This record gives sequence, C-alpha cells and structure tokens, in this order.
Amino acid sequence: MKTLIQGVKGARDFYPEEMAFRSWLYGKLANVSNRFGYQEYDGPFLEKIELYAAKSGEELVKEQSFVFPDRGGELITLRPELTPSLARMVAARQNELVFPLRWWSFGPFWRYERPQKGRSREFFQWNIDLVGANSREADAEMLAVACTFFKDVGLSPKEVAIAINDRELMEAELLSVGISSEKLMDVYRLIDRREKMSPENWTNYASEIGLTTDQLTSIKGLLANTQLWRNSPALTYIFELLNAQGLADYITYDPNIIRGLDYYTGIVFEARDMEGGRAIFGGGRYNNLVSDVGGQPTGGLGFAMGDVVIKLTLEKYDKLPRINLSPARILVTVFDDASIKASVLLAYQLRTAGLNVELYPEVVKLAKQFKYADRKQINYILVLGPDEVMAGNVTIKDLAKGLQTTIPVSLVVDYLHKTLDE
RNA sequence: GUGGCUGUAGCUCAAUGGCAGAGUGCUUGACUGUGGAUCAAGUUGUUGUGGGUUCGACCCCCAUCAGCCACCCCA
Repeated sequence: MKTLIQGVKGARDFYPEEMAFRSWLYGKLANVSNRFGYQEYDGPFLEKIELYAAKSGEELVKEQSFVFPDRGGELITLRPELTPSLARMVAARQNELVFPLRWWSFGPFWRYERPQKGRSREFFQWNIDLVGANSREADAEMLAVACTFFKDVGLSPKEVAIAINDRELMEAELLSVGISSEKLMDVYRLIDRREKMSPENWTNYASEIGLTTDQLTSIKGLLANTQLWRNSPALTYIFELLNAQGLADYITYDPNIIRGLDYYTGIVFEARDMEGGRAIFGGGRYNNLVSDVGGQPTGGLGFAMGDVVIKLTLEKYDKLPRINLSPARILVTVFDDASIKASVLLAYQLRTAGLNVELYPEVVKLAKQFKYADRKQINYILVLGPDEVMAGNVTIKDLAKGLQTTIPVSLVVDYLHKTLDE
C-alpha cells in the first residue's frame, strides 16, 4: 500500500464502472448532437499559450492552466477550454468550410486548481457550437439542444433550469439609466460578482468602479426585475420558439446572469441545479471571437458542460444509469479436463454466431464459477458436464430467474438469441 | 493561492497516551454438478508518509502527501 505510486493530484482513474458512465454520457450527448445535425470534431490537447492570452487575459491562463516549456523553450498549454481552438480552426479554413457550421466535441481538459467535489484538474467536457448564424433562431436552437439533453438523461424542469439573459438587452437598459458605454464591462463584472460577494463588499466594489449611488440603485432595480425580458423582442421571440417545442419549462429569465467571460456579446445562459449546487453548464453568443484570432468576423454561440458536475447532479436525483458492466451475458463453464474442449468449442460457436461469451479460464469447482458469474452480473450460465457431453446436450441456467433447462447443443444458438432478445 | 476538517483491514468505521477492534468482504466447509439466503471456522494492518515529544503514540507536536469543505476562480 505505502509503496504504491500515487496518481497525479486531481487526475482521475476510470475503472470499468466510471468508464461505463463516461461512455454512457458520451452516447447521450452524441445522440442529441447528431439529432440536431451537429458534426463531431476535436482540437489538439496542446495549444500555444498565446491562443488563450489573446482573449482570456494572461492572469487566467498563467494561474489556472497547466503551462510548460517544450524542449525548444516555447510555452505550451494543456487546453483549459475548447472555444479558442474552435475559433482558430474556423479562422484557418474560413473559405472552405460550409456555414453555418454545427460542431460538437467531447474530450479532456485541464485546469490547475485545487480539487474538490465537483471539480478536478482533469475533466471531460461536452462542447457544442453553432458558428456563422447570427439569428435568434440559432440562439433558440442551442437552448433546445441543452433542454433536449436534460430531457434525454431524465432531468426534469423541477430539478434543473436554464437561466438566460441577453447582453444586448442589458446594454440598452444600462445605457438608459445613465451608465456610460465605457463602463459596461465593469458593470458586467459587478453583476457577475454579486452572488459571490457580501452586500457591503459589493457596494464598495460598485463605488470603486465609479458608480454613483443613484446608478447603483437603478442597477439593483434592473436586477430585481424578472420581467425585464419583455423589453427585448429577441428574448420574447426565443421564448416563443422554445415554447413551440414544449421545452420552455426548462427556461427561466434571470437578469443576474451575465457570465464572467468578456467575449460574450448576445444571449448568455447557464444551467443550474434547482436545489443549489454548481452550474451544470454555461454558454452564450460570441460574435467577435473568430475575428479576435485573425479570421473574418463570424458570429457563433455554444455551451460547455463538464462531466463531473453532471454526474453529481444525476447522482443526486437518482438518475444514474444502471449499467451492466459485463459485455458478455453468457458464461460457459468448464467442468473437468475431459470435457474442457467441448466448452472451448461451444464458446467458439456462440461467438461465431455473434454472441458475447466468456469462457471460464480454468477448471475449478462449479460453485466458484457460478459465484463469479453472479458477481459479474452475467445472467446465463452454460454447463457442459459428462452427462451433457454424452447426450450432446448443454444445460443453461438463468441466474436471474433461477431456472435451468437442458437442450441439444444444436439448438443452443437459436435458444440464446431468442432468450437474449426478450 | 487562502482558511478549516479528515486519513486505521479490500470497503464502511471503532479504539482515556497503555494488548489495534467490529461489521462487511474474502477463503474453506455444511452442500463430492449450481450463484444470490442461512450457519460454522478461518483470513485481513509498517494506523497515508517522514520526523519529534514520551518509559510508552492511532491518539500530542512539526513537516509532507492525498481526499473533503469553504473561499478564490470559473473554461
């Protein structure tokens, strides 16, 4: 025990049980992505630090990313997010890609932070983006993708909700109460931090960025107005489109949602557990990102969801899938040295017929083989003892039902196919 | 990066500074061709790691590693 070499802090092992969940999750989000016509892609796991420094701010990258010099001395970053890579890839082939493009990805990301529940240093993330369409229909589609995912994994509107806001609306409202356009970014940051600061600190922060008491009062008024969306034809229309798809139950309007990242230009949204807990995913529209990395101005939007928090949420609401970890549902036992060849042959025949079959790898007591099958949740056990071999039969036991039957070997493939289909 | 809690058998957890335990699991048997139930016996440890204090340390002190919680930050 003490001589075991420990894994890297914050990195996770995927034993078959965890891997099964990861694969299940991948299947769910791949299915949703594909149903909306999105193509799977991926970026490199390594990027130059400049890609992130260009848009995210150097502090963020230097302190929260894995950065190391390669042998040539160049600073390399383990990707902390995918959107900059996406923008770079789009910009690099802007003239040959077919827009609007719908892309999705599921892969590993790294951030150098102190691990705790719901946050590790190595995690998987689903990214999905719609680039080259600036319409409100595009906005509504991205939200529909998110809602559909929740529906597919069994999370109801009572359990999770997607809060949405629009930076264009907030900009108009803030300008109307006398905030200058130069102060907008500061005010966004102020709004984003409200939940994370004490009221006094928040008020102090407001005066630090040069807001008057009247202005702050106006901002508080805006943030308390859950009907503010009615001033936005765009949001009103988006809600209509979602309503038409029966997905509006997941959506709530929240003027406090502004998101921390500077690059959002339109709608912003995040999904939360209704009973508190971390944000399950976040996203929004970014119309300047592609041009920021050197491409032609191209708008887009998308969101990213981490595997850790969604797993916690599913766990909390008892929505984790019950996955049988054994690919094989059939175990062929071996009885003794005399009959073992018959068992090997039987397993071979079943596999040839397309069935997943385990053959017990050594001659031990039948009880031990049965126990093995039981623990591995292998439901069907085939026994080929002297009696069966002599008569050309095989005995099949259904562990779940506790029933067993003996049939001719020639019928076993059909029998198992039929039984497994039930 | 800051503050706090925790670390004992494969797992869940006990043990006033004085013999390191229970449940569960595992092995074997009751049951010489049958798991999951029951019963019996057996088995499981450098108490995270490294130092220190003490006649004596799982217990107290220091360091370190890891996990968790709250900050910070959110990609």
